[in-house]
Amino acid sequence: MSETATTYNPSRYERPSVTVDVVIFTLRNRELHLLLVKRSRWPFEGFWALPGGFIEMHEDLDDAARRELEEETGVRDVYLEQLYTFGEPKRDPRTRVISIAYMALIRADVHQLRVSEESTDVRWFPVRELPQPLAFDHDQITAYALLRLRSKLEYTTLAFQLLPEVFSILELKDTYEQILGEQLDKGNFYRKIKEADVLEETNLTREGRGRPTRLWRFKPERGDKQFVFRWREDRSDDRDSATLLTPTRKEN
Amino acid sequence: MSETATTYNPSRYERPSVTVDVVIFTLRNRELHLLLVKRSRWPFEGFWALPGGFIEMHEDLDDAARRELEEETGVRDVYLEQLYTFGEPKRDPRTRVISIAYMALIRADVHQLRVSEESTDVRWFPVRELPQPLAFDHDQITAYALLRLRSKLEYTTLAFQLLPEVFSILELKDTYEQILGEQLDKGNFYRKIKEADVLEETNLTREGRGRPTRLWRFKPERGDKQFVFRWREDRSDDRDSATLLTPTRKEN
DNA sequence: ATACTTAGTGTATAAAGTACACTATATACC
DNA sequence: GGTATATAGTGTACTTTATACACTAAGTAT
Repeated sequence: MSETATTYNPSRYERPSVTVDVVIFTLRNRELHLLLVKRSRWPFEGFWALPGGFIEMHEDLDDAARRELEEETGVRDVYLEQLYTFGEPKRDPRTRVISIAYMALIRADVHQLRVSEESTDVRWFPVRELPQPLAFDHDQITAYALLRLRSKLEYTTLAFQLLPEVFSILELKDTYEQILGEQLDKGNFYRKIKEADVLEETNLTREGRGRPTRLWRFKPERGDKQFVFRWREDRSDDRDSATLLTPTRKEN
Repeated sequence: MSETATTYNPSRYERPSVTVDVVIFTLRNRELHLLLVKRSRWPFEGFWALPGGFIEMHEDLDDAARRELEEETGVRDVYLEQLYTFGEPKRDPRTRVISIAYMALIRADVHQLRVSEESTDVRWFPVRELPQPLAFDHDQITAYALLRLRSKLEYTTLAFQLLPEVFSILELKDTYEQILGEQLDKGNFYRKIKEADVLEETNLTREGRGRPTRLWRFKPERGDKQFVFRWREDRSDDRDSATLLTPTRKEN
């Protein structure tokens, strides 16, 4: 920041509260879910809301999101990404609250979640059946998170963050289908995922009726920064924006 | 936001300051520039910084960015987009300051800028020759803004926001080349831009030595939300994330 | 008339995306 | 052992998009 002409004097400024809200996604029996918390008091008493809370004074934004995530789910070390900052002056009727929205992806099968099935005030909801409306502007935030997740699925390896450590290629394909909401071709999917070279073979299988399912692991190299469905070399590993096609390229 | 278990009590919380910083891009003689302000006091006295300032208590985030933009340049009604929120606890040595970064695109030729050429403390810098380092974490913010601009150029009509109201197709191509940093093929560019159907003919020309230059105007329909270099129909008009290719699609 | 500049069109080739049929392999079950 | 069944692929033809580059067309200045 850089206030331009005014003298710096913190006490002159009435300050907004700053919070983080986290959209926590996971797969539960092959369907995408997100975590909501039931509000127990005004405002929006009885409404479902995203988990979130105030940023502490000496805490990084990402750390605040991680802390909220852990408080709510008991889970650490998951994929976390800042989405957008929502600051409409009247979004919270109590006072001015600016909220920095995050998205987290967790592997339901690996991290055992603290969220109990019976809890009535903290629950996983399938994204296709969210209670409506949510508290505050959380409908907007969840819609945005879903959009971002769908987009990034197509040019990053985000999908792996939702799967258990080992998985089959058809499970991966199924994950893509669930989130993108469309059917993918099996043969083409095999080719693409193999060509992308992001899978590491395991010697594990899962046996059942037919041919045993081969299980794979996500190649951990390059810090989860490999891309799957696009080959353009010059894509920058920015925080969120996608580099797409370059129009009518010609060598200089 | 939704603090989960704690009682809401604003006075309990020490609050960070919240500012907006704006990366203002424009084209000046065919080169991409951005606006910087020289700091006159501690911290980073004498360093160049992005224009920015505190968010007022009852002001929307976008409005704060717009206000800073207008204070610095005298320009209104330009393209404005939120980028990312930077909140590392020590980014400002004075106190905890969370900054919401914005990007603005302005047409140097249209809006007459208040920024005088002679001013020593407010200046346009070519993006390839920025002073280094900038104050605070502004190097990081400008790098991110450039990344976002380059990305979005390829799947949105953002480039038009940098051009004057009427322009030739070769000027448009030149803008793309400047920002993307690569040469594009003239013939293919003509075809693509025509096919995208985002240009409206004017009866204006600009005469010179050879055949007069035909001038065009950006089709204002659909609220600047048309896309140029990609044809996928299902791209959602979100705030920033890009929908790219869908892997191996098949009709359901 | 010629040079010069913008404004295009034509076309061959390469690369990527898509649909769909087909083969291969390892297990369970009878 | 044979058959059903599920995963795990391969083959291929076709379409769409991308790219390079040569070429034509048109209007103005000299």
